[in-house]
Amino acid sequence: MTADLEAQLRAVSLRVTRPRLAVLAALRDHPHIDTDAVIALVRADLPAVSHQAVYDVLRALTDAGLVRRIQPAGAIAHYESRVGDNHHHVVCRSCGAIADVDCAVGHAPCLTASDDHGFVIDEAEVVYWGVCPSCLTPNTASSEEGST
Amino acid sequence: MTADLEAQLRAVSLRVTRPRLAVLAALRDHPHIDTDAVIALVRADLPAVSHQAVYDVLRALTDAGLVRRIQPAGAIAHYESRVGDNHHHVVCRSCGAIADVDCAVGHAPCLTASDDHGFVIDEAEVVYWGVCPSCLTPNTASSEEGST
DNA sequence: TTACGAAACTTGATTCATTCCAGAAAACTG
DNA sequence: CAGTTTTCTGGAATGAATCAAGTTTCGTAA
Repeated sequence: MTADLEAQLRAVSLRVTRPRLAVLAALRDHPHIDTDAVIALVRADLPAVSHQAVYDVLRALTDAGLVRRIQPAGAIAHYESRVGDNHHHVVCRSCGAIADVDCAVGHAPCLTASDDHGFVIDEAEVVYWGVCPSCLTPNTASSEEGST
Repeated sequence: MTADLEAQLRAVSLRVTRPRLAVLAALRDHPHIDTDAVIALVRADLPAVSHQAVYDVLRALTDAGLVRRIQPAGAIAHYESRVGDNHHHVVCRSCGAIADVDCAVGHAPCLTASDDHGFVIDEAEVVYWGVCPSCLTPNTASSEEGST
């Protein structure tokens, strides 16, 4: 079960510890969760893990490229374990829910800035803002709108 | 000088107050500044303005659409008065500097998500990450920044 | 297998952007 | 110019995230 997670850690020369495996497992099972949720999930298995340990682990994993930090404007840090591909996110303005969105325009869309002001750009991050299905239908019948 | 700023406020039915005019003037003169910088600039003219007033003003102006809040991941809130057009930003990973970038692909680039998961999307925000010219040439410039 | 050095973790305090609160001041309306 | 509402002042509080010192655990080599 955690063998692959252990392999992930060893692949990037990180020590294999129980908190790290628990964090990776939590992120594998929950696509986009914030730090508090990670702490809660980790403590479901290892009650004695400190919040500082989770912060340290998340930073180590992010620096190693095993997880990605997502932080939409006005929100706290979220993390996901889907890395390596070029995908973006939709964020609900109402409840803050996050969902994955694949690149609309082939490989690296919008990565070519019209005027880069001399910046050396290495990443184009796209955040789609909107309202999620749950927030669209508070309690009324599910009326389908939109054509897509 | 502040006549146009006053007109901006009245156009959106906001009361015209000195703190608000000072905030608008600060944002007009400085394209992308954070809250602390706004407070400092406002107090250069009106030393008695409280930090809470600036927070309130920035929120009111943002809600009214007169200014836009920019908050790249890991940074504190920044504000700009260039609104109404669809432009994006380059952010320096080293010093946090922000510069404007016009839309690369015409009007509303990337606004069509490949799979919107049922979200009703109203905005596509693009953040280009890279390194600014000052941080690229450490010799010539003092690219020091104290932000967190 | 055991000992050792380095890293990872625990505990607790601290920082700092932002918000909350109650009272005083200022802006628009009639 | 008085009344009503909004806005601002001053101070305290919140909460995500970080810092620091000491202890434990991991990986390696004897």
